[in-house]
Order: sequence, then C-alpha cells, then structure tokens
Amino acid sequence: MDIEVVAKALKELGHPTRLAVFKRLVKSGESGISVGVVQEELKVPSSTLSHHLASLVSAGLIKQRREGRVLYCVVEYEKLLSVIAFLQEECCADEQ
Amino acid sequence: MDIEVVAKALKELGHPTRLAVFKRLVKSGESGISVGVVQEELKVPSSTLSHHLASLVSAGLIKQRREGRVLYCVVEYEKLLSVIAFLQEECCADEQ
DNA sequence: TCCATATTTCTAGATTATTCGAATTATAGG
DNA sequence: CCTATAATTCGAATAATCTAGAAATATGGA
Repeated sequence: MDIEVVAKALKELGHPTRLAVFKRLVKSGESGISVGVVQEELKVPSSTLSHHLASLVSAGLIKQRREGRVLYCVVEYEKLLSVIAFLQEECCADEQ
Repeated sequence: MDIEVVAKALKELGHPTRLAVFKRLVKSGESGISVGVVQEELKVPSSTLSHHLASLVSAGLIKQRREGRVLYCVVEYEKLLSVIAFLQEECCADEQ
C-alpha cells in the first residue's frame, strides 16, 4: 500500500474527535449509524461533525449510505486493516 | 490506552515525510540511525527534519540518544505496538 | 583556543486545519 | 404545496502546521 495513502489515513484518524467518531462507527458494525445519532452521542455541532465525516470519507476510512433523509456511516474495514498491516509489516520488521 | 494519546501518535505518523522517516528508523532497528544519515537518505533539509523528529519524539514514537556530536534516533516499539493494539482492539471489534 | 561537524533554534511567510452559526439543499409526509 | 427533519455547504475567524534559510549551540579534535 502506498505510503502517501497510509499517511492520509493516519492523519485523518489522528484527531481526537475524528478518532472518537471512528471508534463509535466501529461499534455500530456493518449496519452503520446515522450522522444524527453520532452528533447526539458525541455532542459535536453538526457542521463540525459533517466536516470530520467528510475527512474520514476522503481518506477512504468510512463510507456513507443514504436511506431517505438519514445518512448512515459505515467503517471501511478493509482500509483500516490495510493501515494496520502497513504499520505491522513496514514498521515492525523483526523488532525485539 | 488513552484515546488522546493514540490520536496524537496517529497524527504525527500521518504526514508523508514523518512516516517515511519513521519507516527508515524502523529499518535501522534497535541501534538506531543518526539524524545526518536520515537527512542524506531522505533529502530533507536539516531544519525541517529536526522539526519532524521533534514531533515524533513528542508523540513518544521515537527516542534519541547522543553519542558525541551524533544524535541517534530509535523507534519506541512499545508505543507503536500500543497504537496498533488500540486500532485492533478498540476499532476492529468483531468485524466481518 | 580555534575550527569543523552535527544538530537545533530562530524567524517568518505560506498553507492548511478547525470551528461553528447561518443559510441552504434534500427528502418524506400530510 | 407546505412543513419538518436530516445533513451539508457557506462564510469567516482563529489557530496550527509546514517549510527552509540563517543564526546559534554543542561537541570533539588539532
């Protein structure tokens, strides 16, 4: 996996609010969770949250699915797994 | 591990130059590598590199050891491993 | 002491990120 | 068509990051 792509993903995860959002999305599993519920639970103003979600989308870490007026956010596990794999393979070579 | 601490580590890894530096440090293993060699190999101006290294130190991702005029940089594997563990445990709960 | 080397700190400009209220768009239902 | 709800985009201020040349500091050796 391209180092630029991994850096982008790490950068977007590297913000307290976004990481908390991401963690919450993971908890919601494959079905995802609506933007509104994330907003209520994490007490982030909606416009701010919208920007953070867009950042996560731009890094390919989550995707969104619309159902009527509600937007559901779902983690892209493959992306997360490839980031973890990069850290393990490229960065943990034969440690100890 | 505290989410703020993990976010800080991810943020500092989330920059192309810093991630490349970190990767190079991993390759150098426990003995580490001098700032000068990193600078030559990655072609980063020394003042810029110095800032990036300070960022990695501030996140606890690397440490530095002086030998005479030479500063060696060494990866803090435990920190990296705890970041990976966070992503796996907190963020990968029962995926698929 | 003087010089060379290694690295950091200073300085400053440019760029990018963050925040959030207000306005806007999109959709569903009556 | 009108209203309510869900979420985004706009706008604008503030803050943080990034970059790199120049100056400074630290160390070792002649």
